[in-house]
Amino acid sequence: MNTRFHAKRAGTPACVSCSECTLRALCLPGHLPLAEALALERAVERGRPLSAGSALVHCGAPMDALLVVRSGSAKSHSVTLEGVEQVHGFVLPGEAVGLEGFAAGVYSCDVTALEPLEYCRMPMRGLEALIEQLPGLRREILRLLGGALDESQRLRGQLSLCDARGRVARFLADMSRRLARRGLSPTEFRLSMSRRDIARHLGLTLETVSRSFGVLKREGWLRVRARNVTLLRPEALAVIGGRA
Amino acid sequence: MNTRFHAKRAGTPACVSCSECTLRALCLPGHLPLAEALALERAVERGRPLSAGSALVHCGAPMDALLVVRSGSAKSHSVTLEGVEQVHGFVLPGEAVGLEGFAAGVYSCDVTALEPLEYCRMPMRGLEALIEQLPGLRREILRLLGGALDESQRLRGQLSLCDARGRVARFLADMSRRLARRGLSPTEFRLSMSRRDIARHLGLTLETVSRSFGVLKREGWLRVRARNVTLLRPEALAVIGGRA
DNA sequence: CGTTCATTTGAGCCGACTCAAAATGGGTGG
DNA sequence: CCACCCATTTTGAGTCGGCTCAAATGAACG
Repeated sequence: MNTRFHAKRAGTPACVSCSECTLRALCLPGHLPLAEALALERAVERGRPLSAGSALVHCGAPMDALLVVRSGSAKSHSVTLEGVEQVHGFVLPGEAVGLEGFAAGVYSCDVTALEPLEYCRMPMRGLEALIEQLPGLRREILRLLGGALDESQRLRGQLSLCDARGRVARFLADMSRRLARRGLSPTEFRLSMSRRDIARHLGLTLETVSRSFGVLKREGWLRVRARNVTLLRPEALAVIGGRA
Repeated sequence: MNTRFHAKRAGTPACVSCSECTLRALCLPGHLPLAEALALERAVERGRPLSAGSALVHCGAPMDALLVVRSGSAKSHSVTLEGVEQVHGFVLPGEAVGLEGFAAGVYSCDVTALEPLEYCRMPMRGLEALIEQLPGLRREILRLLGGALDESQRLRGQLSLCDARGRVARFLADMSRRLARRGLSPTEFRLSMSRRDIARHLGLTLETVSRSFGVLKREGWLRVRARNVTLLRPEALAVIGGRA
């Protein structure tokens, strides 16, 4: 799998403190007062780098740490009783992984690297103690969870209200926005996930996703060549799409 | 609007402590050690009863309290930029309201009573202090949020994987399960929401929902007369449905 | 350079949507 | 208690978008 796109980010040296991390503003410490950020930093471990296709967390495994992706990207997914994969979402650098685990202390989905990936771990034991001591961290964790919930609900609404073309358009607009927050180009990027992953995230078939890319291209919204995308009018992209 | 169904529950006298509340086991205190439950109880206020159609919380209003429905039911919904309503979910007695508000300290959806409704309030100020002091409550709040997130993601998957008949079937199975937890009949109940609300929750049109009820009835899964439903094989209902 | 997997493109079908009309039922006032 | 009225729900007919199955093209990697 091609990693050139995220390589700029991944090139961080092995040992980096949170305060020096390029992701600081996006990660937990970015919203904390300095004293709290330093305390949190002492509880953070560095996970060993993973290759594409390996798992950050397994469904059913005890949630022993809160993970944040440092470089690379991942998909959060699960398998229904009938054996069909559903993709809950994609994780970009600075984003937390497996928050649903708070429900039962056990991860309820798999998270799999889509390309070579690095991450940080905050072991739950230490984290719980810190949550008790640091009001800012407490608020931040709740903010994180509330945000994930809100986003999930909102996305669900969009899925029912949009036709295929609109879903793909919004998906791309969302990626663009999130990449921009990380200082990467919002208009030109490489998707790390397959059409099949996108399809299973958007509730479509991969053929329909592919066709939608084609339609958007023909309509002049973007250029596509395989996984490389160039958005031509990213602002407008977020508001197109069938029924809503 | 007919309230007979929930009236059994609603008949609680005006002043009830958490420890005496029939919902105790379903509500926050049910999962807390006794000492913590008592501390929490002192922070709980009783909201004044609402009539059908009035709002528990308004989208955009500051989240000044955590609300739990005590009797009756509500729908959590929002309106897209295009003016289309999307129904995020339905709230039953013992369930918390507006958890997405933790994201920004502001409610991001409306919650509207579907029938006469009573609720409890835990003002945020006091709650935050308690969260600091009570480890059990801390864990419980995280559990609540994680559970809501997990459920939302799982539901989204089901919506894309199921055909209309399956979505309605799972919706009914879910209601049945939740009613059973409250000690009510899992097989015979009255839906407090309209077909339109159900449709907007499941990403369908109200005509399709109505037709799906018809199909399920004809297939012998249930009896329906208007909003009154009798499930004939509730266990099996959860696993039927088109693509998954 | 060849193999393998991902993606694109095509043809035909089915289910959910739209528009429209009839029927049911809950609530109100005589 | 009954009759009426309104909103909700049901039912019908026709269309269209996304799915399925199938084949061709393109990209990545050894």
